[in-house]
Amino acid sequence: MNIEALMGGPDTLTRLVAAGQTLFAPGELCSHYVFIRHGRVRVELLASRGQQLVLYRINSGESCVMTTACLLGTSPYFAQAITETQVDLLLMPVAGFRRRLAESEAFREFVFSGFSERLASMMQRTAELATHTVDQRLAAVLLAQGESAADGVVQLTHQQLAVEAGTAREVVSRRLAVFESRGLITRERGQIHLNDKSVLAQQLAQ
Amino acid sequence: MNIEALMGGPDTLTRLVAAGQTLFAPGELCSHYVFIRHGRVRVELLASRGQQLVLYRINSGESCVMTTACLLGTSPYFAQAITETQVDLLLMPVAGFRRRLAESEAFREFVFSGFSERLASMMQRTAELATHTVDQRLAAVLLAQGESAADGVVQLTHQQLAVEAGTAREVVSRRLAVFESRGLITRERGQIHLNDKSVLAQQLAQ
DNA sequence: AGTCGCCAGTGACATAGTCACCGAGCGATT
DNA sequence: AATCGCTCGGTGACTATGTCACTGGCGACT
Repeated sequence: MNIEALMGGPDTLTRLVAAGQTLFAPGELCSHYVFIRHGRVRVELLASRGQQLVLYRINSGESCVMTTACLLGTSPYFAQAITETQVDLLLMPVAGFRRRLAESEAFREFVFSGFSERLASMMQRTAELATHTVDQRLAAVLLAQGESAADGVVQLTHQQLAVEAGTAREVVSRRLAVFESRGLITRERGQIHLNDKSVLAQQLAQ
Repeated sequence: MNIEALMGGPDTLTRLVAAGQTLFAPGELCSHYVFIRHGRVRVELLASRGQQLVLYRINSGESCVMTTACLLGTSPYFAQAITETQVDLLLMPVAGFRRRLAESEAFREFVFSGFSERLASMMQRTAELATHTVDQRLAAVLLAQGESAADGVVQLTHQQLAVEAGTAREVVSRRLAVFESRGLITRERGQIHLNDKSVLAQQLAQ
């Protein structure tokens, strides 16, 4: 099933956006359905004092659920989206979006399943933040990042880790110091070596 | 538009459930689409040590989005649903649910808009928990409950307030004591009188 | 009256977040 | 290489919040 084929048409626009750009910001009204053909986008909350919290990410072949929800509910965005890589995206006007929903079974299926997954992941994220300790969340972030990086080296600053784990930079610094004193990791400027992934994984369980 | 008419059919079942019953619990697999004809249901997380956190409520004429998400994604429930009143509900097997999705524009619209609203409210709930202080959340709960009760009397125990505000009972007790010392409320066993709603509302802003 | 369960209050402590500040590392420029 | 400006990370002090253990009050029921 080629989802991209369903997206195309005379009414859709394509855009190429560089990394580090803001796709939408809180308060903006949403006018188009957004589909990411290639690249990665981070959607995060912006709190009053400038704190950030990563809600979720959009990867190649996915659409932005917050956009869909805002489109259907005609409410403004309340988070911001930042491109993490160069992003090749597709914009579809509301009218075209609604028409495709009505006409195409496959398109409906695509939008529905996106909703389901995101809703479930949002609830789980809420649950994690509410019930897991900082150590647990931090360990989870390190392990997740360590997966993608081949040699178990996480290339993130403490600030970036804090945003991922939903805490403050100082707290990350302090907890990482404890992790290192236990031999789980080795700290370096801008990167962290995972020495003992299994013990780090146990950190999650307890 | 009569949504209820769309729900009915030879394959659907109706149930009458008393207040205080568990509709579903974490880990259970979800076999039917659920529509609440009348009554109110609370959906809440259950953390490891027994802490609870209210995710959202389902009112008359709404369906349970977690059920829909679990149905479409075939993942088990990870929260529990409790009836807060007597509930008159309707159960629809997956097959019938999928058939209606394909056939009925109105049914699709209903399911979609439910998804949108819930997704938005879940994200806002996450945002609140992550960025608002306990005082702010507690004041918000008190004001919201004070709206429905005519005379500004909130008929909830500290434990119930804690679950609503996403904190612990002891914390609620202590913060309420402070609220009372400022003259905002008057405490009584099982109920709280709101003396000064405007100042309580300011609590939210700062 | 006795007992049971829920409700609320409290001290002590643990965990986490905030604020203010410092110094090290790094790149660009001169 | 010296300086500047910036990001990154470390730290002390303090506040806010959560947890644990225990207490007494109250009402329902027997």
